[in-house]
Amino acid sequence: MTQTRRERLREETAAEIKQVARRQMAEEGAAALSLRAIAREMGLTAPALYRYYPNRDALVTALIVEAYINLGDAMEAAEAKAAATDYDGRWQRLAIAYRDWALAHREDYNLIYGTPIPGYDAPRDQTILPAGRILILIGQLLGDAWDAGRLQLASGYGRLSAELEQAADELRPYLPQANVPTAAIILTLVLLGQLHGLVWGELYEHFPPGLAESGELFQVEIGAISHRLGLG
Amino acid sequence: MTQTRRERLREETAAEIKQVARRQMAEEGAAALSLRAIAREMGLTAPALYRYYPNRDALVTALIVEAYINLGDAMEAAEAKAAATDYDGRWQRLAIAYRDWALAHREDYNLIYGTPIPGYDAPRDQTILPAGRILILIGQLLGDAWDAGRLQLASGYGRLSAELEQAADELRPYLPQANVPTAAIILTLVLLGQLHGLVWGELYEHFPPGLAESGELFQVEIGAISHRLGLG
DNA sequence: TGTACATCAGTGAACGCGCGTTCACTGATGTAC
DNA sequence: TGTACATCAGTGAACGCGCGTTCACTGATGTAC
Repeated sequence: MTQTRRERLREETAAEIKQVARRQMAEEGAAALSLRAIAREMGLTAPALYRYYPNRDALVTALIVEAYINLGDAMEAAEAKAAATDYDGRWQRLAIAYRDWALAHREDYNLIYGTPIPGYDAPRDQTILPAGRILILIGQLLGDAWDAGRLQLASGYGRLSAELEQAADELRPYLPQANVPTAAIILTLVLLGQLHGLVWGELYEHFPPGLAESGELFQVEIGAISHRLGLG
Repeated sequence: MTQTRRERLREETAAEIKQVARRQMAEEGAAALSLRAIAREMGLTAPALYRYYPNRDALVTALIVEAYINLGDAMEAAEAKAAATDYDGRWQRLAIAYRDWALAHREDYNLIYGTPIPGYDAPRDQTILPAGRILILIGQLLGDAWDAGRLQLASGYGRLSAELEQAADELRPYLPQANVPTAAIILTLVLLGQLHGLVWGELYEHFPPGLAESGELFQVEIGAISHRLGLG
């Protein structure tokens, strides 16, 4: 269990590589991530990095996984500050933590939720769990609210085709709660899409400058969502 | 007005460059766009392209502007198939045209609504008009519905801070209608964000595979939106 | 209608750049007896 | 406690690649008289 000195140094270097990569992404964008540039900044030669990551894609994957974990941690920590039965409070905290994290870690956000890096294929087996956790946080909240009779589903959600019902049903084994209605599974995805849409508009300036920065637009909309779901 | 033969050929070549660029974007991603590769595919040498575009960024800008115009055209044409007073029909057609266009032109969609290409700065003076047209299409519809007394704004939208009211008010001169309530301006942005969020989830596989492809999820949600806005 | 000249699309060579990855190696750190 | 050996982080040179952009040029197309 006790690490040798070598093991410790090794882990520190691997972490430093990720940290420098993150810094460079912030400057040049995720797509411009370059092993040589990272090595240069660290005072190493490029081949030295191959001791830590077998190739560039492996480093990108490590960064993606870590970003999802950090986002999930931030959301979970924020949600925990609300009482378990305060569904409106949990939703708002989750949503705000999502936005705050995106603004504070723009390039990490790009990396996980932006356009995929050209020539890089995310290995789903490594990313699906940390990525799914974000959905599960939202889904869990909706499930809890449903159990407590505090979730109103929009009318259209009651008339899903058999095909869509079945496709959504297949996700059930991956959910912490099995008793949630299918419509709530669909709603989970829609809510993630709405959170992303709001952050996207602000982050990439598809909303006119000066409108979204204060956070009030986001706040108003997640309040409206909470209200129409009956969480409040 | 009559074009000389030379002028005609010139325009055709300029258009062919854009077309080949689009094809290559579809294969390699927008960030990988390369003048040399385009020239190669056209059977030209790379410097020849400089007769048509002063540099790579100018070509990218031309592609972006054209993409916005095409999306706007597609949405406008779809909307026109509904009666002017059928606000629900206009909204649904706008939304569906948006999704259809995104699916049919994935890399164009990436280009305008995805993560910005590293090292490329969109010249706002050239992109703002065609980009704004998408917002104006949605805004116009909301304005028309409002005038007809067929738009319900969510409760939270009635209590905007003076700062947000003012920021939204400043957009008014750019809108075709001046009489729309400020909350409807905010709502326009939110709706664009929701459309993007839904398409994003499907296109970049942030929704589990098999769920969104049929379009039913999208359809259900835009129906729900229409319903709660009172357009139906 | 024919000739002299201007325009301009496209060429080919070159510049300087950065990239990911491999390979045989050095030299310091750690381990076994 | 000291010596022999194994491990392994990091080096430096090299590979082959593609990129955007410049420059002086050729040769075909168009224009003026």
